[in-house]
Amino acid sequence: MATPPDRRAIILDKAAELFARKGISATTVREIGDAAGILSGSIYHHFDSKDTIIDAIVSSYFDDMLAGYAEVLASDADASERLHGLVLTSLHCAAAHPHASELYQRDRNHLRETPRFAYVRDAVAEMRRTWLTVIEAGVAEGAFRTDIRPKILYPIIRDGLWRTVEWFRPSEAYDTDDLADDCFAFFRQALAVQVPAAAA
Amino acid sequence: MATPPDRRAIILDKAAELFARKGISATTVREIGDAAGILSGSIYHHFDSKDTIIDAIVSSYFDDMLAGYAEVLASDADASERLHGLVLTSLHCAAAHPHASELYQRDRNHLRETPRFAYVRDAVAEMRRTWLTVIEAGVAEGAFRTDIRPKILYPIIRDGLWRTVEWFRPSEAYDTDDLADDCFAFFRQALAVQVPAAAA
DNA sequence: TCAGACCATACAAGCATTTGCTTGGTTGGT
DNA sequence: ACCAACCAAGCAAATGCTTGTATGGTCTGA
Repeated sequence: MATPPDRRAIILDKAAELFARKGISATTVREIGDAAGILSGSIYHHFDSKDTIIDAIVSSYFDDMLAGYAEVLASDADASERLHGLVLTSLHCAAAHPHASELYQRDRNHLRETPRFAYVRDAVAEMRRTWLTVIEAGVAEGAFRTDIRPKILYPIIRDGLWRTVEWFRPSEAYDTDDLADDCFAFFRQALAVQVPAAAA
Repeated sequence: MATPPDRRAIILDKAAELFARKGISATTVREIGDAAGILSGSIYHHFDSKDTIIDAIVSSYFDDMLAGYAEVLASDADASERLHGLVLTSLHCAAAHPHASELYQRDRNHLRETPRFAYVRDAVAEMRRTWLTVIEAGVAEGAFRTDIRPKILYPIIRDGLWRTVEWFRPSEAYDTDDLADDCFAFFRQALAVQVPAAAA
């Protein structure tokens, strides 16, 4: 007999996929049950509520992300290397939790308004602080441009990066590391101090 | 007596706001009715269905966007100027239809899967073609970098730009044109051919 | 070794509420 | 008299979740 399927993990995975694709509200517990090969009512043996499922999906995602960001901050590399670290961490963490990443971006308003998910606000604020710290350090070093405010730079970079989960599918010829290289090359040049225009 | 309120326009505006904030599925026609100062059943005097409301919101957004993009493509400016045009058009169109822009980004999977909204697929494909045309022209001109493929460059820029509707709120000191200037400066430098690294 | 207790897991059925939408009637302006 | 605009009421379906029960495995004690 095959090893008993870890139903809880299956439910989490299928639910995450459905939440990411259709949104929380449009995904019914019956659909989750169907996808997991179980009756909808049986889900409630493993989870207290729909929100509990969401919680399990989202919290592990942010835990991983914050751990990675903390490592980057702890290193005493220069701003450019830290930028590289943030890009790598963001893309690898998104690759490890693709559904959670999409789910958050899709339903973050719902998560924000639900008291149970207050920790998401904190996590997002922490990530923002991390990025701003790195960007402002780059400015202080004289490595990053000063003509655009960091608070404008940050969300542009963040959304360009985070949203890659919606369109990027790694292949043998071009995997997540390749994407990270390109993203870093892109944003590093975008952030660099301007070379004085040579042409008239 | 005040001029009679254009109830249809009110419904559209309130619905768009709710759809953008909560998502299509989580927004009920009763909520739309409440927001519009009307009973939910009365909405059906103005619109055939919930989808009809969505249609009205979304289609006008893409009509405007495509019209702007066509103008940019029609000009015989160089790639950098066209890039500027695309950034300006995108941000101004998003500013004119903020709710529709958020709505699409949030529920594009639903729109994609609903036959009625097939035109959205076409519009998005057309926008993608426009961006790729401009980027590839820049590469051909020798103005844009060649180390990152245009098909990777495009979605990064697109998401950084389009998602501004989620966080940017124009003020007197910094309005949509200021944001457009910064975005253009950012992406233009990111796209520029690499200056040969001076350091070892 | 094995009956018996126990428990995790699941099913079957259904309940209360919410949902998009319909129907029939009222009102006020022209 | 007519009609656009709206209300009041409610319907059938779908929703999150609950309840009661069945099943198959494991542990215990004699």
